[in-house]
Amino acid sequence: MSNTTEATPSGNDYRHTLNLPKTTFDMKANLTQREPKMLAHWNEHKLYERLRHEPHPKGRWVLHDGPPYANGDIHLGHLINKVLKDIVIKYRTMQGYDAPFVLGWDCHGLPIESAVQKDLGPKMRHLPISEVRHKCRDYAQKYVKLQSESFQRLGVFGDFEHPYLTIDPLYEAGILDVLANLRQRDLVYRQRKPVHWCTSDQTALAEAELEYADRKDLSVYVKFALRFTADTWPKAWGAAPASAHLVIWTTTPWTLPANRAVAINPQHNYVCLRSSTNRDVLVVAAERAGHIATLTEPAQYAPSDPISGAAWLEHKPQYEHPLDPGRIQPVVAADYVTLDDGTGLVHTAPGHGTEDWQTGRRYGLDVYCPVLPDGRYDDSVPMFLHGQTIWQANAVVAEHLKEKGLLLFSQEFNHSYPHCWRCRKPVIFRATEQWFVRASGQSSLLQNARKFVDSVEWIPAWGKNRISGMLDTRPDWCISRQRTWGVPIPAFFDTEGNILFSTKSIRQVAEFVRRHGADAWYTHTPQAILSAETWEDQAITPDGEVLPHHRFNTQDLRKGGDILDVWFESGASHHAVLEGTHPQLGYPANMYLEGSDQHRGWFQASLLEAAGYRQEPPFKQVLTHGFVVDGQGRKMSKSLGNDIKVSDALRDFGADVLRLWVSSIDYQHDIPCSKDLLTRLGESYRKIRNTIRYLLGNLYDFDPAQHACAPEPHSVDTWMLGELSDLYAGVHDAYDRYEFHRVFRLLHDFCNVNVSAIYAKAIKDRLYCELPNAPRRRASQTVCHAILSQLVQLIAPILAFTADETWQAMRQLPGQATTTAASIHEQPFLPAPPAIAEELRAPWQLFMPLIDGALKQLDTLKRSDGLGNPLDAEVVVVIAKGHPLSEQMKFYGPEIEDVLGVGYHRFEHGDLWALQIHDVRNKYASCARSWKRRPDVGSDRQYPDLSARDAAVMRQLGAGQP
RNA sequence: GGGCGUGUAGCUCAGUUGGUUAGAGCGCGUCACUGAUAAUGACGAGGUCCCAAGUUCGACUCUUGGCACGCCCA
Repeated sequence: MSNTTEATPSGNDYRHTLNLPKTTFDMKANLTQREPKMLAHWNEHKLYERLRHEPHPKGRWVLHDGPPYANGDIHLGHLINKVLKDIVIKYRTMQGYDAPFVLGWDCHGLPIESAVQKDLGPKMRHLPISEVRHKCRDYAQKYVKLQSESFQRLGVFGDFEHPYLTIDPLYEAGILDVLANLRQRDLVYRQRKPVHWCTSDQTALAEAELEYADRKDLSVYVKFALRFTADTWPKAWGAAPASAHLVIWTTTPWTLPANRAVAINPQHNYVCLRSSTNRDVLVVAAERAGHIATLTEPAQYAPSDPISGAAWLEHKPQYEHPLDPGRIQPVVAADYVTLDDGTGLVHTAPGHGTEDWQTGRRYGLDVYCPVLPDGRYDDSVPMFLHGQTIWQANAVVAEHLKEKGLLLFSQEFNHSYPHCWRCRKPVIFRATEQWFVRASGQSSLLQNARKFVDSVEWIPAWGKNRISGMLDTRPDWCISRQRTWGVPIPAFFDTEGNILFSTKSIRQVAEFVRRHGADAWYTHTPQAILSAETWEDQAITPDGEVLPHHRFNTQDLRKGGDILDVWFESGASHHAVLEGTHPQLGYPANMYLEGSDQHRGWFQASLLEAAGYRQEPPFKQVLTHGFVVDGQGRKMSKSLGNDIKVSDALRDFGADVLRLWVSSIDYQHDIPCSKDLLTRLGESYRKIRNTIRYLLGNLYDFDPAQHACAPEPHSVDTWMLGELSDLYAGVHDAYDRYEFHRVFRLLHDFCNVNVSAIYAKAIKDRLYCELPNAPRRRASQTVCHAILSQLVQLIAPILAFTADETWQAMRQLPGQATTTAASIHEQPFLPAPPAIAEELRAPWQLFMPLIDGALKQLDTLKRSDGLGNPLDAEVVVVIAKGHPLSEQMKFYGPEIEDVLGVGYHRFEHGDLWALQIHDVRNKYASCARSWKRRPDVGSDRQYPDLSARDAAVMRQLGAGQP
């Protein structure tokens, strides 16, 4: 008895005779700790630099980074954008391209200036501009550093040592180069335009500096005397009356002195209202007639037949200015005139409103703005308003109109009104001189831009539609700002108001800025900047005329105070960076990749600026992504309280899980994010990680050079290679189309289904129980190695850290440390795995559905018979009579047995293919080593508790055979 | 209000030129294994394909009109 025990060790004692997996690759990812170590490893080996110096058989491929604004921590939007870019960069790199990535930051502009202003408080007024600019620079640089660190933490590869900054003198000069080129082609001009203006701080304000608050204003219905003859009086309105008035409605009576037109909508109908009690006739929109009647006395007015605005305009109606008797002004068309409120006739003051100004431009109206910076009228207004502030004027104007009988109705009116965010006082619209780029209508620049749009590949394709629509309707581009923190518009003014702003002078300033930086504009005299006593050049007169030859005395010149729109700055990067600060990148870029809001922003600015002087667009492909929304599809915002902080997400999940999240979602639309979603992505990550771990664990004694062997053609290994070949093709195709969510899905499902649920399960027996050197085992290891080698590369652009961790672990395997590469990211993609012949794939296409059915039978047995372990069952393979595969079934039988994970298989013949599962706990004994129940258990005298295979293995192990 | 998009299981996504009973993975539930073990496997339950009309023998798919959400603009 004791002999028997020794000779036939029972139970777990055979455990030590098995080839169980071994690996140091932890199941637990611990990304928060592990990733920073990997970053240190990359830095130590100067990975980014190494990548630049390695051979690039496919040439250069440049993704040009759009500059985020250097303000605040990064948010999920930044994260998505940079990770998507990084996936592209890493993929292109592994494909064999030189794909350098130079990060950029937008460092000028209002938000920074405002933040500094807030910080400095009232004392800012007393600081010289250069001092304020210095603080702005510090502020920007602080956030460049902060954001740069965050991007690095995400695993982004790039030249973090040499980013491009819009405050780099070289960049600033590049901006002015572009401006000079546009000026050369006569695409820049100066004109008056209304801007938001704070009369208290006496400064222009940008949209971002406004706060909306309720305000009570006097709203007035004013009568403008219509000038007409019998010929110009529309017939639809009946006989021409003695007198008639247009009725307009406004909540800013103080703008009435600046009235230059009345706008109507050609689409709407207009009527005249005849009074029953006097001869007064009022003209209003038909739909507003009822409303107007209620303001006066209900029964007093009766409407005429309507006439369309378009038809009325054919009569060229005119009226007399209500505050400037004798001044005759036109009625004009404007499609923004609605019938929601008012009278359907809109008081138009081009000096005091954007739409009014646009209408004014169309009709050549005077941009008249009689309001001084402090909010008082100048002396061009009627005497009774001289020196009044506009806020006082509301009541005064109304009173005046009432006296003249031109005030139909007035009342207090509550509405939302913009206020200055700093002093909380209400703001006004006030026309000031502005610089523009001709980018609308028939301008050569716009026509060229339209051609560019056609020659660029827009991903997704509707981006083309979107930007085309925007170009079609865009106005000229106002590029000037009355602010401090930016690149100056290098215009000089002489004492007569003549302007020096020529290609030559701009280029001169560009050179000056290239040497000294834009800050020096504020600390040097025009004489020093132009480096000349006199300057002969083109001049723009105060009336906008051009004098071809004018002699400026530089001592008498004054520098203009305007700076450039920051969009103009970033829009110049194709020149300022690609051929300026980083000429190794070259023009044009292969790709721009930004959020879809940049159709209005950076894409358009870049396109327009390039279109002004080039024949080739700045990019070949434009890829856009959507915006982060929460689990319910609502936008993320702090105020809604549904925002997720990048730092929190990094701490809780690690960069690779966040990168996996970015890859998993179809970024063309909204990009949902929630803790819940990230948790689930963390689980997907673990699945991929564990699949890798299983593969690694089973390769601990496998040296490809010594042990690799081709799998049997009928084996599940061959099936697996077929799947791997499909995966390779599918994943590469998805990467090429930038469809990363398809990459994710393919890889994820491959790990989950093909490897984990099917292949890994099927090969356990041969890996664990066969002799270490058994061909059947080595073949599966060969396939495991092939899977792992491909998987680690295919996943590398996404799971940047984990792929490298895997690769480092692979190098610890026998015979694997053959490369000097520091990282998986340096390894070009392996060639595609060989395709598997169709005749070897076809049988598995027959078996797999049968296997599915057999698994259901196993489950049924489990429930009805209490069958626990599939190894306690056998499969009966029913071979269809006369089927060509019948001959080969002796090869497929053991494979089907293992794919099902059952203990034994045998064959029967029948009419149709089938797999039948039987509980064999009472039929065969269980092998104490492999746990398979088989008829041959006990057939070996030396090992009566083992199956024949295991007994043979034991004997050879005992004989010292590997 | 306008432009560009989107809407299919709890989630992320497939769904060919319109054609059987709309799919996958995850998650969830139940069970099994305990030699991938804080792992793994199996089975199962989940759908008014945003809504309403229309075209058609037949609509997730085409048309029109709504609704909701996102970006941009007014």
